[in-house]
Amino acid sequence: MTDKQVPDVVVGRLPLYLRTLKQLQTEGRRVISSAQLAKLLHLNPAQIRKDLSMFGEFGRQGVGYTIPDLIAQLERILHVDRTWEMIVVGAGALGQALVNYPGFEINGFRIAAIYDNDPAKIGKPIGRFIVRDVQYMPEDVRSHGWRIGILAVPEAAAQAVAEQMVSAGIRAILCYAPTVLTLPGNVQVQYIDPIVHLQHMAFYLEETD
Amino acid sequence: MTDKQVPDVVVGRLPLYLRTLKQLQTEGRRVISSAQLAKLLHLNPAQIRKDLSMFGEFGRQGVGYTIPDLIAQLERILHVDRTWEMIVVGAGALGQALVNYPGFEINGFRIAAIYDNDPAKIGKPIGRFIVRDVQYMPEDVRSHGWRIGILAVPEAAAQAVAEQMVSAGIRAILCYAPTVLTLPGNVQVQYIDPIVHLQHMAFYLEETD
DNA sequence: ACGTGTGAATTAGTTCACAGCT
DNA sequence: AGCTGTGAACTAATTCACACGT
Repeated sequence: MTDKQVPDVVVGRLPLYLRTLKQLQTEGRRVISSAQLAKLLHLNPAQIRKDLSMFGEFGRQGVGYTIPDLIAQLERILHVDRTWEMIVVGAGALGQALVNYPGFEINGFRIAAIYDNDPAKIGKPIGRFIVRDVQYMPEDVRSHGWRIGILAVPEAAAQAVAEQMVSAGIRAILCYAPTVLTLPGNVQVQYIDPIVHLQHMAFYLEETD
Repeated sequence: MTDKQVPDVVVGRLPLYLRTLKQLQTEGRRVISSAQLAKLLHLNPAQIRKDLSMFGEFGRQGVGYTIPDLIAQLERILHVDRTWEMIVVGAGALGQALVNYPGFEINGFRIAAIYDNDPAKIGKPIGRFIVRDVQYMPEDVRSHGWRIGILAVPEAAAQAVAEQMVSAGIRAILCYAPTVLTLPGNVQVQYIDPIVHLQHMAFYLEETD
């Protein structure tokens, strides 16, 4: 009942639950039912209950879930009841926007360094950082024990940089390059490519205009 | 056999096929089998064949798929055999990075205008644009017949801005705000939230360190 | 009366395996 | 010999529906 083998699709929904619960908490709510949460997320209430039940019994019959308690449980389950330090590789427009995004710190992720291989960018200030030469990335990662990397380099460089990250100790990569990485099975990878989403939506758009 | 009712999960994979095929084309490849493509995407070959077979018979037995032909077919199916104009609402760090992202134009999407409600940003140049007051967004959308919007505003404003977009005629929204939008069923929405991906990966990270 | 937790039923998605064509 | 297209088999995910507790 604790955790035997949790489907990845379930893990993928937990951050959405957490995000919504935190939002409700800022609005002063203290209790919520699966039906109410489901409505906000456009999901089925049974799915939320079943997902949560894989990790324990967090609700009270006849009442619902106590929001602060459920937030604490989800943060524990997702290992975000701590702060994770991350590196960013690629100091282009995207890398700069990432460094200035306040959402990371609020949610337990903290950018610790940013790298590039372009001499024109190395040494320049971005946010609270100085861009470092990517050649120092592996030793920095090793010495600090960093585990999470954000890949914001061009597609052509993505696979090689990812491999360097992994051999230095990175175990989770958020990849903004428009490509599929091939890495060892013990490395987590998630992708963000706006083109993929836009083309997905375009399928459903009328060809009018 | 043409298209009866295509599962959304299949539509979601087509952009990945297209992206990979375009990459192969730049490398000079002209033919590819489902097995080879599957390897690049870490998918099952039968899945690729079945996905494609929902839209027609594009391969040749004993040979595989002709890359330029399959690209053309996928672009037609996804309605990206044309250029879609898009608006961006929100001229913060993210909005600026989006405006300067060259990937949109390469793939048939073109930013046509950027809006904000902050007097400090309105009138300022970003890339090839001048930031316009968001109050003009609805009439611009209507007069140009724009259908796609990118939402790059804070979470607190997202729902209200999305509703304004929709009532002006926007039918597809790429939402970077960390929230779930509630909109009419005929409006497509896709979400990009790096925190969700990071928390998803953190689940699998060892709690060491 | 309300809402959880969960087996059972249902629906959806994936993979197998092979006929048939090049 | 090689590879597609696809019905059949299999696996996974979702939703139902209700016993049980507040």
